Amino acid sequence: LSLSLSNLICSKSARELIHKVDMETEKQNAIVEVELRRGPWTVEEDLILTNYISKHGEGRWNTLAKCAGLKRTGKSCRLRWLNYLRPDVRRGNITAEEQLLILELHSRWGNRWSKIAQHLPGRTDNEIKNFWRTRMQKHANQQCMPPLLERIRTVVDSSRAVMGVHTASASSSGRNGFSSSSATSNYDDHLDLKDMASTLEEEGWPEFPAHGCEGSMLGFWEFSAMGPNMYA
DNA sequence: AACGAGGTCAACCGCGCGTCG
DNA sequence: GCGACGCGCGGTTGACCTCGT
Repeated sequence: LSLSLSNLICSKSARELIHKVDMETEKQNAIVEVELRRGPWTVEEDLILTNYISKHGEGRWNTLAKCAGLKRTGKSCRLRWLNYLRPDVRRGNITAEEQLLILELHSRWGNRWSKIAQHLPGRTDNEIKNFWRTRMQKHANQQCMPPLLERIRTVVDSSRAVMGVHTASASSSGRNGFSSSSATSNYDDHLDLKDMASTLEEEGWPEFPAHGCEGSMLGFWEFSAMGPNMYA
């Protein structure tokens, strides 16, 4: 079989055929590249996508892109919809409570942005990821973070205890000491972040006088860290 | 006013996983 | 079992914006 195959490939007509197929493939690829749009979305494209999804629903993104007449990949359409056009997307600054929650969840899960985003209604994983990279990672301060995270864990655990959620012995602990039982998951869905934030603020954590950090609550969070592994 | 540095964020890319024929 | 396809995720890029000099 291999002998006859090599004979075929070596023959003149076979080489011509292969060349012809290659040329055709290149031509097709070139057409696709010319037709597919990239980069920022226009208002018209946004309208087309929004209208199409409102009529037909989302999913099957590649088919959707073709049927809607958008010269975009399915991936691009999905991203645009999920991160920007979806009606329940929240825009604007990340609040102090949200920052606190991101900090706490990141200490538990690391860079699991989509998982973290599930706990911040209206926020996308992309937004949280960008927030972390630009506002937190940049100002990483290894001196400040470990004691703060330790305090957050204490506050969370004491709140859990008040609610009758057992964490220490009954459930398995994550790499940062947070439990992962179903009971705590239920609790986590109802974390009172305002209470937690005010508790920490009352304790003077935002100023961090003893650790050399300065600034307001918002400013403080900018001293946050790279991730759980940094101070593990 | 002009310019460069740094920050922000929308969009892209590559990879892995699940599903289906 | 296998390949094609769709989808979701995390990492990265690059255009645009802001601010300081």
